[in-house]
Amino acid sequence: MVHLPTRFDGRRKSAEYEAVVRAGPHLRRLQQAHAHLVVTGCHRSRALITKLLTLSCAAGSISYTRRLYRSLAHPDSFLFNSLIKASSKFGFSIDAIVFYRRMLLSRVTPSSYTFTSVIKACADLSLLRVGTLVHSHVLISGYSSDSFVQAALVTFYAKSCAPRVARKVFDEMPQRGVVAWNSMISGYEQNGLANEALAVFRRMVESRVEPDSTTFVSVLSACSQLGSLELGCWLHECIVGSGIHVNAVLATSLVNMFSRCGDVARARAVFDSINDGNVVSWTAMISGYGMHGYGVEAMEVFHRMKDRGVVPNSVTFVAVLSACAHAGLIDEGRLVFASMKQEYGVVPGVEHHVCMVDMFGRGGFLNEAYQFVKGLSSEELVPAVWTAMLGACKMHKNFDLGVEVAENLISAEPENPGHYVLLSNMYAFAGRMDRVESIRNVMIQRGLKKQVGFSTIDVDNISYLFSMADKSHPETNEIYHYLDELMGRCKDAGYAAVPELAMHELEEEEKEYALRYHSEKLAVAFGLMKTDHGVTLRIAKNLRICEDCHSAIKFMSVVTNREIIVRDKLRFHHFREGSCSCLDYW
DNA sequence: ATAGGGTTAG
Repeated sequence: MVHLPTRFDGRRKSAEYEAVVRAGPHLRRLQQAHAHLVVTGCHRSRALITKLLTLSCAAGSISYTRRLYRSLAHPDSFLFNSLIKASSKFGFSIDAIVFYRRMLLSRVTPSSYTFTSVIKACADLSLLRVGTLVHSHVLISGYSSDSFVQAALVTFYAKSCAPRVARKVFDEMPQRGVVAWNSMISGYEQNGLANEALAVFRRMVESRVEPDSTTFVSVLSACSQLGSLELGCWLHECIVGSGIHVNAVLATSLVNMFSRCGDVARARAVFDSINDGNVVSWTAMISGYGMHGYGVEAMEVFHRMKDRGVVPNSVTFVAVLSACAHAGLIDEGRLVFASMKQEYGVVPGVEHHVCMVDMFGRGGFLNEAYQFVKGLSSEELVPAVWTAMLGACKMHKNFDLGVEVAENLISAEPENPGHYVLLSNMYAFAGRMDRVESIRNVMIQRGLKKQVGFSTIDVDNISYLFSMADKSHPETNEIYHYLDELMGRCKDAGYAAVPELAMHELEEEEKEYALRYHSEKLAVAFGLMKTDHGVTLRIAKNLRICEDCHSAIKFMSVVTNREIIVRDKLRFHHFREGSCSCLDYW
């Protein structure tokens, strides 16, 4: 047989290529392969350099990638696309944008592939201005009707907190595949626009586009935001009925949805059906138990997770410590915090510190909470830690320390209305109504407003929203009348209004009225009126439940013999027979 | 010769 030189040459190059591929995404092995290419004289091969570039990016070494790039005289469009794609894919978003700029400066024409990658980089960095500029390049280059570029733009605008622009791009798409719908749904969901996300989902179904597991992951998140169990159960049925394979990601979304909608037993049932659970699924279950105050169950799952060889990470420890805090498991929490550092090498962050302060505070160890705070370095003493400390002071009615902490917090974050409200509450406790008044004036001067609280409840698949002293509901008179009558029965049973939040609302004349008609009370009254005896009420509130409402609902659960579940900003309260699952620490 | 796209969980 005759071996022609060209053929021989081709085979030799292929062997070099194989050597680079074999090195894989490992920096040292890639450098060895590179050195070998230099020795054999193949280092000028574009194909090999391109492969080396993407692999070094995958190996996490952007500096080596840059060196390879600089070694090239005239990079072509292939090389730029590979560079931009790889750097954006592996998290080097800024480099992706820098390479894109170099591409333009080198007068190399970008393609739709270039745009999808560079737009993703802008999305990951939420760079609205840069991304908008790239969008203009898209329009000039004539790629504005490319469906991949459009879907990338939808995601980009959504991640840059511009969901309305995202919607505009979405609406202008001539045809929308499942990914485009998913981009829009997740875009709304991530901006906290749960109802909008669900509306797009319904339109997607009407348009006869089959939702896939990604669709449901986003829709379930939207449902979790709303806290609507009825909606969640319907979605669960949709998933089962559609025959979609419930992978670990989707199952974890279901666990999260059921937990956040108040049905932790169903969350557990889904969790038990997961075969290929990873650290995220386990963490979701732990956090689900934690927010319901089931600390023992959370610890049990945590230990089983470790027995199965799943390694907990930083997020897992936040879930575990928070579960300990909400269940009063101080000793367990201490051990977990120590093992987190020693056994797992997880460096405690702000969230872990907040959990610890919270845990000591709730558990009645105010002094220990303060010692913990004082043991932190100055860089670790961020406002969130002080806020937790302030919450502990409030709980234990420690006026002096609380005022000191609150004043520091206000000087650190003068625009956060929550700090003023807490300080005001401290003064109200101490009977210093003059100080309460002056804080109120400062808030008015600085144009600060308390967040508006609202509560939702579902009755017969319809979600009803109540805000404080709300009168928009058509049956307002009946609801208020029922609530007054109910509060009368509670008083007979021993309820006394908790004067805590004398300053809960800024409008003086509405104080007492406001307290009597807080949104959660209205929602409970409405639910009691509209549902049969034996039906558990589920209410979701956007802020923390107030002390007076907490006390009132405990009495309501007795006098009406009902189970009432309230989700507030941080956790669940299960009211039954006059007591609450939070044991009055929240 | 070289790569190949947009969406998803705690």
